[in-house]
Amino acid sequence: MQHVMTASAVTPSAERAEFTPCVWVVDDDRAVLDAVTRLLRCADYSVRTFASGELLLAQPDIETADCIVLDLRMPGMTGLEVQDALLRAGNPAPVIFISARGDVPSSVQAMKAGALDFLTKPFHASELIVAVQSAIARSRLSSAAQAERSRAAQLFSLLTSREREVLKQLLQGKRNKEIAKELGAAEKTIKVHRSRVQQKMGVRSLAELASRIERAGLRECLGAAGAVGEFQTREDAQ
Amino acid sequence: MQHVMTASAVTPSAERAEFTPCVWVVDDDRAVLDAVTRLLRCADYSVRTFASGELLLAQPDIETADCIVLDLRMPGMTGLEVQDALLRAGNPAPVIFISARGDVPSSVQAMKAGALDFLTKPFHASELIVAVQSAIARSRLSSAAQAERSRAAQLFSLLTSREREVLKQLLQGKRNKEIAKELGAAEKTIKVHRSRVQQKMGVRSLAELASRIERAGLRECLGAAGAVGEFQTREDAQ
DNA sequence: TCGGCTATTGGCCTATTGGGCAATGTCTCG
DNA sequence: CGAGACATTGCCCAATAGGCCAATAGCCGA
Repeated sequence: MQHVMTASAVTPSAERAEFTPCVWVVDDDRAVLDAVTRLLRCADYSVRTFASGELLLAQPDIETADCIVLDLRMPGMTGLEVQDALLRAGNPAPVIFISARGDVPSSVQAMKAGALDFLTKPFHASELIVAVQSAIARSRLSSAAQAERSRAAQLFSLLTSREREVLKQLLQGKRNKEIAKELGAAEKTIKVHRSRVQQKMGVRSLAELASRIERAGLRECLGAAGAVGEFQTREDAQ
Repeated sequence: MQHVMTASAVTPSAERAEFTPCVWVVDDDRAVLDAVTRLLRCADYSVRTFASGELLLAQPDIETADCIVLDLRMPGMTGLEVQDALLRAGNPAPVIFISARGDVPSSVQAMKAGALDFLTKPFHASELIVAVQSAIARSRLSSAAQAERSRAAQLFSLLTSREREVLKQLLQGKRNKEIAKELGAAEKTIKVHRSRVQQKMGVRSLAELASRIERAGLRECLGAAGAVGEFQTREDAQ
């Protein structure tokens, strides 16, 4: 039983066509869930509640959560376990913990695992609002870069292993002629690969190419995986 | 029977000419200080102790600390205050807290401020060792990038404002001709600036240039610094 | 075995870059 | 005012990069 209540009560000011952030809240205590929901709705957030971590994780559209508020102690999965599951799933949503009797080790573990805040009940309404606000703000900031990284990795995956080799050398500032000698090929060949790389990556210049690769953190993929077709979009580790 | 502590057992193996990390420890309790020192020394770390945060911060060579272990509660500055002071000073050393009666809010604050760990006394020897070890390892990893960033920023600072404008456009993938039109100058002029930028930044190609700028996170400096300039409709000369 | 994809090259031609040399202007600091 | 740093341009030339068209080859799935 999950009391899903998509916000619509507190109508977000229609003046701004912006997206209303949706906060997903998990707590086994119905009273807390209701209180938190009321609180967040007043702050113009959309809210979805879950009585357990299992229920949260079972949602097919969990990727759409903009912020996840977890209770630390719950029957079944604990908040930390839920957080871990989210991490493993590569979910980028910021996590905030709330706990009645949280201990230092737990809070430290949560923070080390990337939680953005850890509130102890009872907390002031403003504390939660501020935490959610900053969490979403931060998330917003990184989401753009995130998307670009994703797109770049996507395009990068289309590159041939040979093309990656050429790309690697290009990023080292070598010119066609040098690369040709290095790879034992004709300069013309390198030119072609180079051209293809730029086409595939959707850039029109070497500078743009280097920028996108660096920004997407794909430089590492080139270092070792010259022939391997691997390109994990790895990131997020703070 | 005879516990002959062979010196070589605890002494850093002379075989590796590597640097012995130095951990700076702050605690008002002499006993704790001694215990921690013994512990870290056994793990082959160099150690320097301080009875208060003020004493630590007063050290002229504080930049050389590889890891800083702070007690949370101390007369005078608290550990959190010391951490804050370190942050303001731009000190990159990783910080680890140890505390006897730490509370959740404090530990959360410490972690949010960038602490790498927060141990509660009493803790197992291995806990501290592991914390220090991973802290230093992480620090090591970022130090290289850190240094490069520093050098790049150094070189970057030598660029003229005009050169930065050109650089900015270059990173957007534009060619000399386009930039010339954009800035209302002759292509030759752009060529010259471009050449100077490459010379000053110590790179021989556009790709290298873009790479260094991105890696050093200097892209942002351009976004604003360049825009701050004026539009100069170029009709002013006449 | 054929068609499609990738790798490689050559030839040819145009567009861009990269630099050298020289000359003007502007500005700021002694 | 003169020295030095910066910004600008022109002319000229060599080196590269970019592309188009065409051709040879190896591999793989239908």
